[in-house]
Amino acid sequence: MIPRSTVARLPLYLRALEEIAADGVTTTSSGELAAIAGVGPAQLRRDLASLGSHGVRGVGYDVAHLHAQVAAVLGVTADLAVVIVGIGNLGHALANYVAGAGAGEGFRVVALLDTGAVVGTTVAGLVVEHADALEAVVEREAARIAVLATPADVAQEVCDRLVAAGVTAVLSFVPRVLQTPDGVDVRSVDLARELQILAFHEQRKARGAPTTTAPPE
Amino acid sequence: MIPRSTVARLPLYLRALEEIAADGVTTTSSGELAAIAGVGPAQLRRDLASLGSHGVRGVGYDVAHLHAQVAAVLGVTADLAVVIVGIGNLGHALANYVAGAGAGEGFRVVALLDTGAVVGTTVAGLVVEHADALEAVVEREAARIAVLATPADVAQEVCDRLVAAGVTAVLSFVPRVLQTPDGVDVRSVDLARELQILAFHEQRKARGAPTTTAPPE
DNA sequence: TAGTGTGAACGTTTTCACAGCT
DNA sequence: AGCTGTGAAAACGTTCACACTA
Repeated sequence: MIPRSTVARLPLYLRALEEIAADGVTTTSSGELAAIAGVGPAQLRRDLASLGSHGVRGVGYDVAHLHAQVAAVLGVTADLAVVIVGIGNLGHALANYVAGAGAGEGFRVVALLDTGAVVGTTVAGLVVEHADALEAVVEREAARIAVLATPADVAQEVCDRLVAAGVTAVLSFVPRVLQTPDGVDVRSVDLARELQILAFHEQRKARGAPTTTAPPE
Repeated sequence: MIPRSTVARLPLYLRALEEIAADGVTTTSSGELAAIAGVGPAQLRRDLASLGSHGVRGVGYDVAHLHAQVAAVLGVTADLAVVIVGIGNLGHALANYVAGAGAGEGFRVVALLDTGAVVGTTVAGLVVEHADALEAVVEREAARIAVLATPADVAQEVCDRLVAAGVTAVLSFVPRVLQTPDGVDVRSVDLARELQILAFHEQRKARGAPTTTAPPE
């Protein structure tokens, strides 16, 4: 019903709406919202129309109403329990970010897991537990969402255990393609991949630009 | 010439090839590579064909040759200078990751910048410099690529200064849409966005699954 | 026989352009 | 007059199926 690519943009609109609301604006237009979200106005209108939105022709969109609607569609109205596995520098940063307002209001970090010296210490207001208790923790918290920030060589194993314990959505920061059964969603954030994509475009600029455009001076 | 979506997958193939090479395998097939990279065999073949690859019919691809070719296309053969701005927990983690082998062999962290107490300390083998010297540092290192891990409220300003100093590619971890002139590539890693996308699918599973599929049991 | 390279079908996403509502 | 919602077109991406080659 709602296209994948639209879903991927809804968070941008949600944030744009929050930004606008913070300025005290109560009504906005596709043009204004699109500019903040970094997309085209026609695309924004189609996206919002696909979720049954009712803007007012000739006027625009009601900021508060639209925000509530987008939040409802995304399912970030109730707090979703999140377990974070791997509390190195990265996991530490992620824990603070999600526990703070960073990830929006829809998420609650309920447990941190690791196997190393950080076990027993307090991070982002939670005591780090030992990953041996992974299954118990996931079931205790009824967590469906896990963030994976472990070393690469144990990631698949940890992922398998998470899924077996009831996790159905994984956000992985590990540079490996994870194997999961149907019904489990995996999203992967991959620093190396992003840098390599940038490198490709850098190369094209360095090679192509001087021949297709006049070199600067 | 090479489609965007293909470029975005090349890093996956590069890593798959490294994984295979580590096992001592010298020849591989589209099926094997695709399985490791998590894509379909036909897609992999089309991707590789688009960059002028020459696999051998009936045999497959030469691992070492293909790796060199993909690396060359991505432009990760020479070391690219990377500046990281914002050395909090996240920036710290990113610095260690890129400085180690994490991001592959094509990148070299040449400077770390911040404004806080970390200035003067050593992180990932580099002394953190003050962001006041941003322009001087970018020019000194001839850096074209920057990683942005600052607080959100200064991100646009820092980005503007980076671009003015000569940076043409930015990898941002800040939850804001950055405004940049043409010719500057921005890639954005957005934790909140990823979690919200997962939340959407979780909601669909919770609502749709019981009615469309038989409930387990 | 095994496995690539690719024309052609298919599906998805984006963009245009304008009718229709306030 | 201004701005949304949307049919239709265009662009893009994926998948199929098979001819072709070692």
